[in-house]
Amino acid sequence: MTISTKAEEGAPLLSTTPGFEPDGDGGCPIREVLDRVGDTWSILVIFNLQEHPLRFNALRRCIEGISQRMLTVTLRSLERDGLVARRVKPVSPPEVEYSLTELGASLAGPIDALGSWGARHRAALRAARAAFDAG
Amino acid sequence: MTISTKAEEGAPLLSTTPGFEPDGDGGCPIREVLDRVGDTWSILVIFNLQEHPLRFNALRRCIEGISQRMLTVTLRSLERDGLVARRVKPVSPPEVEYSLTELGASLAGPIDALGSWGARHRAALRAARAAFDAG
DNA sequence: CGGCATCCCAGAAGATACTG
DNA sequence: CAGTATCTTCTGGGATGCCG
Repeated sequence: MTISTKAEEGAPLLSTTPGFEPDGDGGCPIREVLDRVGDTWSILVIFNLQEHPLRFNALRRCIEGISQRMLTVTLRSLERDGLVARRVKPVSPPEVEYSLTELGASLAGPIDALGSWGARHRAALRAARAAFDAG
Repeated sequence: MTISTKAEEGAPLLSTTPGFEPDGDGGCPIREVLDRVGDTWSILVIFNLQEHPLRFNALRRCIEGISQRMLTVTLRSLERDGLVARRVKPVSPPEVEYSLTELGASLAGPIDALGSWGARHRAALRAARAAFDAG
């Protein structure tokens, strides 16, 4: 696939849920969310942008294990959905700053809920897993 | 990979985040959550179990597009992490009922937050995408 | 009915090299 | 610095068949 910025004719680019409901809107809203941020990296990117905007490589350093390519792809996808804004400062060498849009910031709430749930139940999760693997 | 129920020696089974931080616990809790339910189907399964327990095929019918295999794999993973409980009624033909554990039910809150965010901003998401693709 | 095992493939993601 | 292009690798997941 040629990565086109303009994603001709509804190219998925990043899509988790199989292509059901072409664009009908009866489906459960969870699907809608997961289709947009349900991939491997999107949530982590949004999470790391909520404090303050970050430049490309700074963001990259925050998200351990993400490749340059995947960060680019993920950012494009988030930009496309209006969750992240991209701002280029016309200097040399170029500076590109990524920030959450208002829409993106509003998603940070639910994401934090997930995060704090994880923090609260981290021990329980590990215990459950250990018990299951032992038993 | 041979799918072993007992997952010898920490086999990922379903893992999104690459294998950093073997089991240190300094990482951000988001990673912890995503490692467990960050895959394609887990969230949808939990979401569909929150009303009431469901049997295998009933659950399958709720989640459009999921294959039998993936439902099995996903349920095992959730069971392993103590989010879903599996109850077999010893009748013939066998009845297997899946329900959320207390831990799983506690995760339904954050998931719902995501869902209602999706419901609220569905239009905005589509508008943003359309604008980006047009522009 | 509720699985597990096998085969197989598309698409996700890594590595590397090159540009404005 | 912030990408893009290309090539390759890896693995999620579909299809199918068999079993208790």
